[in-house]
Amino acid sequence: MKRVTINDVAQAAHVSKTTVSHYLNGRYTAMGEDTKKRISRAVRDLNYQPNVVAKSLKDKKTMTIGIIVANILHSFSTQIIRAIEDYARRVNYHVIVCNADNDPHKEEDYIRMLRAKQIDGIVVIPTEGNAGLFTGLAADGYPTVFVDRIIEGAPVPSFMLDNETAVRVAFSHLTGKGHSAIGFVSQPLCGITPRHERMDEYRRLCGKNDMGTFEIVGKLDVMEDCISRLTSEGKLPGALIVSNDLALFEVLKALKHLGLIIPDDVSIITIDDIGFAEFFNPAITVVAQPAFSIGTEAAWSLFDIINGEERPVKTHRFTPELIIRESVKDYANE
Amino acid sequence: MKRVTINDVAQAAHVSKTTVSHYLNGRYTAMGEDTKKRISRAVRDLNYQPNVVAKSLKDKKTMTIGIIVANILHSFSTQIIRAIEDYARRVNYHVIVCNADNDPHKEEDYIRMLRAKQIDGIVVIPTEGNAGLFTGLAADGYPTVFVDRIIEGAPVPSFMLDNETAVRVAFSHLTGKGHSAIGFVSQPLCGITPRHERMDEYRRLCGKNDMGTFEIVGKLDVMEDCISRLTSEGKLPGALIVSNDLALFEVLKALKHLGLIIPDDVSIITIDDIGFAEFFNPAITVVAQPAFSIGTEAAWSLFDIINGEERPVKTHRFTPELIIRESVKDYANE
DNA sequence: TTGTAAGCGTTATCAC
DNA sequence: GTGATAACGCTTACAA
Repeated sequence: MKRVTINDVAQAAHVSKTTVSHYLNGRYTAMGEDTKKRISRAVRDLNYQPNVVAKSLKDKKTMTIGIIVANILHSFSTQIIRAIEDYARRVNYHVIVCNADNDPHKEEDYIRMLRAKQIDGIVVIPTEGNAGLFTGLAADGYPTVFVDRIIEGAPVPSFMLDNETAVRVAFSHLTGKGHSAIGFVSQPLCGITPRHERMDEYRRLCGKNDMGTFEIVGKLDVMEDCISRLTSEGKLPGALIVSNDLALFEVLKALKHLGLIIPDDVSIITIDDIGFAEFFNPAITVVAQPAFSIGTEAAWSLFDIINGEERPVKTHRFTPELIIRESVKDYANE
Repeated sequence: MKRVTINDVAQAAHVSKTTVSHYLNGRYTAMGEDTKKRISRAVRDLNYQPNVVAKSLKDKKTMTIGIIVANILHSFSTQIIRAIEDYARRVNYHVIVCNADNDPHKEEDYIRMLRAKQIDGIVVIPTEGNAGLFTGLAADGYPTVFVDRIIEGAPVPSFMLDNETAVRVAFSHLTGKGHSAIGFVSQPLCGITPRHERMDEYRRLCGKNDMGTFEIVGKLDVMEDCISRLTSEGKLPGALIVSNDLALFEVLKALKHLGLIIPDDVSIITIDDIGFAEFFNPAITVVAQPAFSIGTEAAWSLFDIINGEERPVKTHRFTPELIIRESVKDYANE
């Protein structure tokens, strides 16, 4: 696979490489018709493709951005990636996808490599535990935006769901249907923004409504056991707000194995829409987040920053949407 | 964001950049202790990060591969991406993810750009209609591997499910349970390898078993209508082999809206495992493909090729696995 | 043990 | 109108 360079073209067309470069970049201000023809022929004949690496070195721009997600298999991440890739393509950029697996060490590694590769900017779903790293990036003026999470003290714009509203909407929907025992299912908070915000709002609402809180918190692999135990003790609340899709999977598994019926035995409402919610039996009522818009806005902002426009360092909140289906029992109008 | 180069380090350490380069690359064969100290200090003080673009230009290697998928949102693609990213990380590579949307034009575009960026190799789920492009890549010796699909005439190694066996396993499972009216649901074949192979095998099996074929073929957005119509005409077969997860979504939607019960009204078996199959009501019986292994093997092969090892241009088939759950009615042992 | 200089493929500056 | 030449940041013969 020998590569043909601008020099080869120049030789073949009997001109200097400068001229070829001019031609290729449309610097046409009166170039000999004949010269143009010869160059154009040479380019065709040799099947010349410019070497972008060389151009990048010169331009100090790679036309590539990075995206570091917490977990590629999470459908939210996939949608974000999709939105960003779409946007990037439109402005002739490429996207390097990195999977940090919620591991701050991997994350740091990736960021270092991405910068070493002169990647023009990054979108990150940040892990906890790298605050210093991110303030460093910000201090260096390295174009960065966050999605879904926020890191205290790091002056980086952030794009995420309005989690409080999301929980409030779910909660009201439940109370509106006459539910008074409402549990909350979440993965361990671990300083992760959406988990915290959702849990906090849940607690606040319970307090405000004079209801006790019922928190089912655990890693995904123990969540099912947890729910089984609660059930056998007869303690499972009549309604559950599930904090995200991954947790929902576990809840659904548990309920199926326990033979519990939704919504007769327990009502379910979850934050995050998932593909199958619509045709599940029963269809799952959901507070959806506009993942695609979040990704698009984040990309938009990142490219603005890359292009040197001033962008305020603020947190952009996106409005959730309640999609009522069949998984919440109506006790109010019976 | 002013960047510090090897020159800055050299100056700060009062040595030449050659020495710094030697130091950085472990060319230690007796370097003055004092020199090392000074360089190491300078690197720290200036927070020097090597510029990989410059190195790439010299090395003619970018330590980056590309992956072009047909549709990022398809769970198979996601798993392939995940597997490849995992592998790449282990060998210090990055992965550029491109979404061709089943559009040959986009695909060509991406390939051109990836090559221009001197990306070291690509994994592709190829669209139909770019055969020439791919034979060109092969002729140029550009490291390429295919996943899931195959392009006639393009000498490129390919990694995919053993589709015939998959359909055979599904079919036998159904006949074993006493089913004699078996339909096949698929998106339009469009020259796409797995769709063709699956359909062909289905037809062959019907013939061999003296059964009529019943093909439900249509784009995703009309599939639901199609099934409704069939049902109202009383023509829906008692069992359906669904060709992939996307089609399954439509089938499940249709059945739900029609109020048909699985497996009492219709039995379902699908090719491709999907996350929710396990806890769906009823749980879906499935012929799973080892997407992760497929991705890993493809990556392995690609890196071998990149590293100049001889790899035969052959099609690697992966064995499907039948996972029996609850969506197939047993008429045989009643 | 360390330094000089050429080269990777472009583009930009400034002559001719 | 076209062409030397330098520069981008790094590696690597080859010299010293």
